Amino acid sequence: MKSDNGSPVIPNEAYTKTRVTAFKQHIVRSMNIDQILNAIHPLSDTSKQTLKKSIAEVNYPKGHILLRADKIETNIYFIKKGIVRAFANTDHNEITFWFGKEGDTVISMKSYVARQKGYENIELLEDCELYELKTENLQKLFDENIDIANWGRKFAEQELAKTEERLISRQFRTAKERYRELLKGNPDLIQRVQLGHIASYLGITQVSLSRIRAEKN
Amino acid sequence: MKSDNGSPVIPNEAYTKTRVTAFKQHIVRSMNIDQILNAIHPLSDTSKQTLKKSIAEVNYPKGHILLRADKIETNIYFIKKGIVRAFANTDHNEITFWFGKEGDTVISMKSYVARQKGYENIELLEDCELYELKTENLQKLFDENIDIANWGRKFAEQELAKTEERLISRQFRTAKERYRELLKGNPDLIQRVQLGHIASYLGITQVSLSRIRAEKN
DNA sequence: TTCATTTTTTATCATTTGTAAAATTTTCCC
DNA sequence: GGGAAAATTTTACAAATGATAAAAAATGAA
Repeated sequence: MKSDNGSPVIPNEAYTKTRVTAFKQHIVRSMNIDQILNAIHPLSDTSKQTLKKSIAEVNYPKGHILLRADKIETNIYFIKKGIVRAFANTDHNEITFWFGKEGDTVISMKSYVARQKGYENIELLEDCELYELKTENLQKLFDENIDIANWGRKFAEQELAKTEERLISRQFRTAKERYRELLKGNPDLIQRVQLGHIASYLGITQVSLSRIRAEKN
Repeated sequence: MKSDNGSPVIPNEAYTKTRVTAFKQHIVRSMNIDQILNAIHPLSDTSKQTLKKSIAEVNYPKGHILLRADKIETNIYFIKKGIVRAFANTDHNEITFWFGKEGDTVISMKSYVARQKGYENIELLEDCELYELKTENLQKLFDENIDIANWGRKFAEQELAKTEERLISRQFRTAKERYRELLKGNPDLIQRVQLGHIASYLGITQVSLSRIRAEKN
């Protein structure tokens, strides 16, 4: 079943839609810390143990603000379970520019890189289970352990590749194409996150997104 | 002399414009390899010497294509002198998504991170003097030298912060605001690069950019 | 369930941006 | 300098998106 160029393949849309609305089946996913760390970049067992010594597990409810734009953040988080959004405030409204879910890393880039106040707030969109790591400890490990330093390098490089790809996608795809791309690449996102946030993430108004979704083919 | 919120401060625009057109004064800038490496992140002398052993100097003329999208790139470059653009091809046209100048690093992120073909072509917009470094050598140094590994990590982190900022800027600033931002932050760019490329970089058509530039205040 | 609240869709009109083509200006080469 | 080519601006019109308001649908709590 392929759906490459704009041709949708859902055999019976009405049925599918009803089913989704009725049950909103959440596939229960969860990633433990070993899976998360290894997915970023394989680490030797000893280095992984070293790293894990600095990591603690924390839980927060839906609606909690994990990171605030107006302070320098001293922790980074790995998402074991749940979904979050990063948003920035402007004069008129707030703009969602990132979603994180199981396996993703929550980090204020500006705090982390430049130790300055960032622009991002992180809001939990579901009850979340998180792994917490003090950046201070991580920095120390970077200086002491070449394995962890390269793991950190890989993390930044991969995030960079992803971010660059999004930037370019935004530059030469229409809002419609970007929505379909998201739908194909992250179908669960549309079910787990309200459309207002999705619209903001795509850089359009909620009304525009509704128009796109309403189009028949 | 400040020009923060949309209020232009050029005292006599007609005069300034004529002057610029007549002389198009290029401030001759150039960065040597030590300056470039240190600007990314300070390195100990010994590590810097080690890294420099793998770096050679090369020159190419304006118009040269330094990197091609259809091949896995095996080099990275530091720009000593000159200006370049990265562009991706689409069905209809090509889209400029990055400019690099003195001190910047030219790298195909996808080749570098995933060892896959990238989407970017790099074209030299002026005659360029470059420092060349084989990624293969760099990878080896990352595994052997923690100093260099952390230098590479810092590089990726900084690029990530910059790219993320651009992505967000695109999301909540209008084309007009982004043009003015660019004009303020990189005034030389507008003089060294043709406006068609700038328009593409801003994510608008050349016609739109002309309209923005034509506005009086 | 029922009701209040939140989210999503629809409709209308204004604004922005794009497309195409022509006019103008600049650049470059002889 | 002169003339061809390239780059930029302008114009007119079309298409896409935004703003606003209101209707419809979904959600959540009692």
